[in-house]
Amino acid sequence: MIPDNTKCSCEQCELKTLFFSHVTLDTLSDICEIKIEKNFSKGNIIVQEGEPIREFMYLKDGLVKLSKMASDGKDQILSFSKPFDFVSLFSVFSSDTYNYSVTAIEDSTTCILDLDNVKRIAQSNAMFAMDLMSRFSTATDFIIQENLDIKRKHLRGRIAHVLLYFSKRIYGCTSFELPISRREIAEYIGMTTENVIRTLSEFRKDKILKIYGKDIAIVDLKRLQNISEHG
Amino acid sequence: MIPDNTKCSCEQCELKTLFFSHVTLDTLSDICEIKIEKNFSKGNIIVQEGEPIREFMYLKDGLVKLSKMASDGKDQILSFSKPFDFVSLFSVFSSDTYNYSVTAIEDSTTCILDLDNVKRIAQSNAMFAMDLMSRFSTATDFIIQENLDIKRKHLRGRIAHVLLYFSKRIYGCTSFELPISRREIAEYIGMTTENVIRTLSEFRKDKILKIYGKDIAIVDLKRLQNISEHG
DNA sequence: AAGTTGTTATGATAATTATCATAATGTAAT
DNA sequence: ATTACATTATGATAATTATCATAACAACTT
Repeated sequence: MIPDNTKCSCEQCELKTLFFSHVTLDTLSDICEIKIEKNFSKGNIIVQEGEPIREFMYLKDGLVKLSKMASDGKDQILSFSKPFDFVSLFSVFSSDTYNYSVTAIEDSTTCILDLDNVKRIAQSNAMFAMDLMSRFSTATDFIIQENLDIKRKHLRGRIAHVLLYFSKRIYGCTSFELPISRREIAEYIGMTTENVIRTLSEFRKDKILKIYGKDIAIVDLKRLQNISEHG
Repeated sequence: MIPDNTKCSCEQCELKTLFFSHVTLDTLSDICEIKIEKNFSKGNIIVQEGEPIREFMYLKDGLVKLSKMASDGKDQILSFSKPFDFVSLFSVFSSDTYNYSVTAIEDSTTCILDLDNVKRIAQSNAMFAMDLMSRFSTATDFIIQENLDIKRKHLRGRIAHVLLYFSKRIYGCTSFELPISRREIAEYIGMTTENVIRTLSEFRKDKILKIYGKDIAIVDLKRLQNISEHG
């Protein structure tokens, strides 16, 4: 972890309009005065499940995974979040401890606000509260939808789905460096690590992908989409 | 469907304190004046996915399922909701159409408010908005958690899980009438109808359950809990 | 009463996926 | 450089789950 109280200018913050469009400039500067930016290197834990929630946190840069440890000690990955998605999203308004862990899977920067402060603003500024609710609803809806989608697919379809997710939603490119290990893919889509590796190898042999370690290039996009949908 | 503009007294409504504890009595009577109660018999559709959201609806009595049709035409069940959970919960603040269908699986009563009205109140009354957010967050968190839990289990564990869910969370009793068919159980936990039936038969042969059609009695609770957790 | 339809039920078989074993490669620490 | 450890990789086998076939039964229609 690289805690770092870097100064950043809220005037130029691209997240401002998204989160605080219904907050006055005065209120905004109140919030920003006490904000803290923290950097996390790839692999470091940002929040740990079970910890008390004291902060209101969002992701400014990077990529994170949300996960939870099952009673058998195995991790399950819920979803991935990129900037403009919240980090301390879920539990904040319904629990006083984090239900999930958040881990940086790329070097990430979070902006941390005082939770009581944010709650106070939400309580007095209903438009802001509605904005939060709307973003919250969109994010959780996506997770639920994604889980349903993965659930109905076989191994090949699941792997195709994940690759298309990173390609389209995260990187916007058919070539990318996979930010997670094969084991983490398995933890996300509910299959064994061996079968993730095997299926990726199959896709390579079928000339759907080119693979060099974590570097992936989707060669036959149509076929991959077809496998994701019907394979 | 049995639409029915029954008069009900909001003064006595047990949901009032839950939903509207931060709303003035004047506002409350404004809301209640234009409320509509509707009854739905078991099996009837309350809202259909894709339809525009015009109403703010909550479940006053009964039991419903939330489902979505996959691209292959098969239904998937997201979750079940009982009173005190919202019905038109999810999509309301993030979408203008329903993402999921809601169907009565027991005779149910919904109370319907004008959506714009509710939104207006939420925008001007931040405590109310926060209440909504908190309930929303709790409900979605439960769905996500439940899906994770089911995902990591085998068939027997999943069936045990569902039976314990209905026993503990819905009926509060080890004997109950299953409100859904074997096929619907399959749609909820992601397995085939045949295997649901087979697994229930196994539990009967193992003297864990007594089964007469949809009437279920859990005979060996400890064993069922053990199967749910480790089986 | 006969027919249609959907649910529950069970068995045989095929397909899918997990487990176990082994090894090559890569990465970090000493 | 060497050890230690995790990741990637592949094959053989076992376990799990789905598919297909068939049938009993109930609910409902005609």
